[in-house]
Amino acid sequence: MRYRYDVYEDRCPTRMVLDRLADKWAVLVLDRLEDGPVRFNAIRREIKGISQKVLSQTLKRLERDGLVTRTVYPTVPVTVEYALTPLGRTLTETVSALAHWAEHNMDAVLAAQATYDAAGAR
Amino acid sequence: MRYRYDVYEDRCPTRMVLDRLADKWAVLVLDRLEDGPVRFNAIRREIKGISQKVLSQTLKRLERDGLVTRTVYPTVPVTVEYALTPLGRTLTETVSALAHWAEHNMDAVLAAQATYDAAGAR
DNA sequence: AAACGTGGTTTCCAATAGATACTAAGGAGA
DNA sequence: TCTCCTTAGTATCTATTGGAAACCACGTTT
Repeated sequence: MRYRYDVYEDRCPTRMVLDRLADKWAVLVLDRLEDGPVRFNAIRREIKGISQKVLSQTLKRLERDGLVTRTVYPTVPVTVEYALTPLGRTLTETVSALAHWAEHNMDAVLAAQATYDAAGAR
Repeated sequence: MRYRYDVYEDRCPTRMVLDRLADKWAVLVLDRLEDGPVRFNAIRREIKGISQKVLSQTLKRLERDGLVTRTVYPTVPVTVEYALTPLGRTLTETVSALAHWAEHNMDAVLAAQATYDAAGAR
């Protein structure tokens, strides 16, 4: 089965999408939204170390790509809720697997790094 | 089920791993290696637009993390072959899904971007 | 002897990432 | 009333990175 698009091609629009998706923060944000709508500062508090600017940019891109919706409730203070779109939902399984692969295989990676560094330090 | 590691934590070593894995070039390289060992310049030619420096860096990191092996054959000119390790192989399904999601959903993403940009241009 | 193919490293500049500080608008506490 | 808290961001500045291009050694072909 062939598609009109090919990530191996330069200038293919899929490259832009891959660039956004293959991003540490985007992966964590999508993973966090898997269980339902979440507010801006809730995401910010739970994804430790993310800055406001980066979170804002990441969400804006995901919204533009149709993966996330942004809903503003005129409460006081204003409430802004982010949620996955159906399109975004088709991605969560993959993204979640990527985000948590590291948790499952961290020991193996650390061991490999130690071996590599020891060999390199000859 | 709980692990000692948590990608949501700052300073957790999994963050470093996620940072390497959630990278456009790393994803493409891992996807390319799925079918068996490939030589440096073969990867370079097939992943259009990747520079030698970036490919070299990406492979070095993947090797350090124990995902890829580097084998030098003393031919003339020298042949260097890269291949997935068993650990790397546990990742290919996920990475491949991510790399090709864009190909399958590109039209939906482009449509979402057009809508978003049209609304923003008010 | 000049050019080519191998698998890189080095150099340089522009673009980006991230830390920090700031904004507005309302509510709560002193 | 004055100050501080919250919300969801934006603005500014700097350090790091990404990527293009040039360079390298080695041996072979032309």
